[in-house]
Amino acid sequence: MPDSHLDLLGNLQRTHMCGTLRAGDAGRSVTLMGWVNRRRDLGNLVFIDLRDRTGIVQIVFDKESNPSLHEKASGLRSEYVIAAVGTVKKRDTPTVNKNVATGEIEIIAEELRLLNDSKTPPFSPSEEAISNEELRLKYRYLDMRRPEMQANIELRSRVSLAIRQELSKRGFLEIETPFMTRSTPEGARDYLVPSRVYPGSFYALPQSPQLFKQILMISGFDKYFQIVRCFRDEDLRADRQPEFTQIDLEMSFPSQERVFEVVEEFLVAAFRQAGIELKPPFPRMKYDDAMRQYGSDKPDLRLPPMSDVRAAFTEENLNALTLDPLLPVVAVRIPKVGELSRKERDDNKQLWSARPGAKLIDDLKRLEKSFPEAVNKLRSMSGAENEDLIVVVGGGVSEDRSPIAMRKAAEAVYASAGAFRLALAQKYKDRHGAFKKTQSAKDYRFLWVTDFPMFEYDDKEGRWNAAHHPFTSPHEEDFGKLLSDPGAVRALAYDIVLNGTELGSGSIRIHRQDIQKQIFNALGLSDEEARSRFGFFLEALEYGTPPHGGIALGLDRIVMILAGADSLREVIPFPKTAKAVDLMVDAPTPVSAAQLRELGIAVKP
RNA sequence: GGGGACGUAGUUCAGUUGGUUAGAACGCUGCCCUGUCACGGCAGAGGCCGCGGGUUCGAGUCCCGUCGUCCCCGCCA
Repeated sequence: MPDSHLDLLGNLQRTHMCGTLRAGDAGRSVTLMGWVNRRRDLGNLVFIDLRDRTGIVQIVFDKESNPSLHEKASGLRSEYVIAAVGTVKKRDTPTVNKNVATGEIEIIAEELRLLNDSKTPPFSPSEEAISNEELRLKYRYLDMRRPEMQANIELRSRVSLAIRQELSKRGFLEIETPFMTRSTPEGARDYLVPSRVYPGSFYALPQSPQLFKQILMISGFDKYFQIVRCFRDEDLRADRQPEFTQIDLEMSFPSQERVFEVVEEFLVAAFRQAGIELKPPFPRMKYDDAMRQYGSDKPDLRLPPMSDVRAAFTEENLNALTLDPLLPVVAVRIPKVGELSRKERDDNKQLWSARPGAKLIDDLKRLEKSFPEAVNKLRSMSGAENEDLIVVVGGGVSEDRSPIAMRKAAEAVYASAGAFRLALAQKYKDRHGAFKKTQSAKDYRFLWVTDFPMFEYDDKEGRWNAAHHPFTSPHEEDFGKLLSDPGAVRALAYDIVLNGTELGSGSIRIHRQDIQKQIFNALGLSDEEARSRFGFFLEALEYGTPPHGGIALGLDRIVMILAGADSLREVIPFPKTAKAVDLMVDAPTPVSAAQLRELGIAVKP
């Protein structure tokens, strides 16, 4: 027998949503359904705040006018699910609540059905803040009843719809690609799925649909997109989950600029969902300039760039500072920091972490004592204001002055200075104010970073690796350097960056089999190895592959930024913890020996 | 793989130099209350101090280990 204290829904139909009722609805008869957010029991008068996805509305139960209904309402508790039939009444002026959207009205109850009760929840969805994430994730269904989470998930839905509409309008087809596919040994670690039919063989979950979307271009689908889950078995961060969603797209016959245009168009549509009107085109910056000016391939444009101030120093100055005159001397400028005590200046040095070769010199205030002339020149070169903190970074003298070593050392100077710039910027964010969250479009500093290097040298392995991925096309004029000078080959690869966060990454791909072969050779892959890893793809390239290119953007990160959240977990309904555990369903779990045996996987003794 | 922070009531937290019976607020239960909206008042229940070991006459507090959550580095073509 079912519980007798619960009422049946019967043929009762919901007529309105709680949060949508206004003074204009006064006199209307409504049927509402939702959760008891709060009960305020004044004895002979009971107020119930009823909550659904749209908000909260107050329902009044008066003992005098309906004793049995009032009695029933007194028995309601937090998170009970009810249906209430009643009449919307405009509140008397003194009882209006300006803090609630529906505060000008209330519902005079005529019927109440208790559809379900609830255990006392471990935390209340009506609470303002809940800090224990472990609990939130375990009881995710309660957490997601909170208005903040409801808003985030709704925003996510609207953003992805807007992007779909925009891309669809531009002639893109959304085409699905497999989740059970082939392991590719390059890149991130794969999540593997064992094959029962072929013991010892595994499918891999895709890190991205890269090769499939290229195959779709070969198939003539011309403009493809997919809002698609990707999987990477690497350690997590606040902005990294093992499964995440990408806005993945690919086009045939595009220029790099055409790809940028498409992305800018759908980002405008996406940001409009959060009330932000972006103004493309976004600025573009070459990778080399990004590294020199920001010491990063994802520059945060909200603060001024670094400047090379080597010319401010004489040869003697550099000797006195034991700096290599062939290496850059970089001034890092953080605006509006103001006067600092000696202790604060020392503390700042704690934030410095040098890559080999880079050397923190000091801040300007201190340099001034020993090198007054250099500092004078430097000030005018870097455009410094009085309140700005300026710190100077250079390259130490080392024995190995080969071109490769010098290039590495220069990179180290820029990269260390760039990291220091961000650390200082974070520390003094309350002073310069550039990192404040706001709703204005001008605070979203987008940037296209272009002309990435094609290859990166791996010291440990002693060989060249693809900086982006091995299907990225080099600049046509750099084709000749593929084998002679791989380090100088520029790729038609690009990133889109927002306020120092990488939102997406793409490239114009290789469509010619001969070039693809050369790239594999440059990467030290023999024809045989290339065949065994990517044979199906190399074969496909031989059947009339059009020039093509595309990009993939992280949807989770975009929504996180639009929601003003600090973690992807705030915008993913069912996220995983830092150790890749789902606390709600308790995954992963061991499986039975029988299951393992069936899959041909050895059982641990 | 490495570094850091945290773990005490359902929840958020306090807990002094190691010393009687481990506290507060919110929540919960009961009673009172007709205009509340974080309702209010009175009363009450509620604790493996994450877990294991050690030091000590005595451990929430000190030490070692372990587990969990979060942040960062490595890693993420």
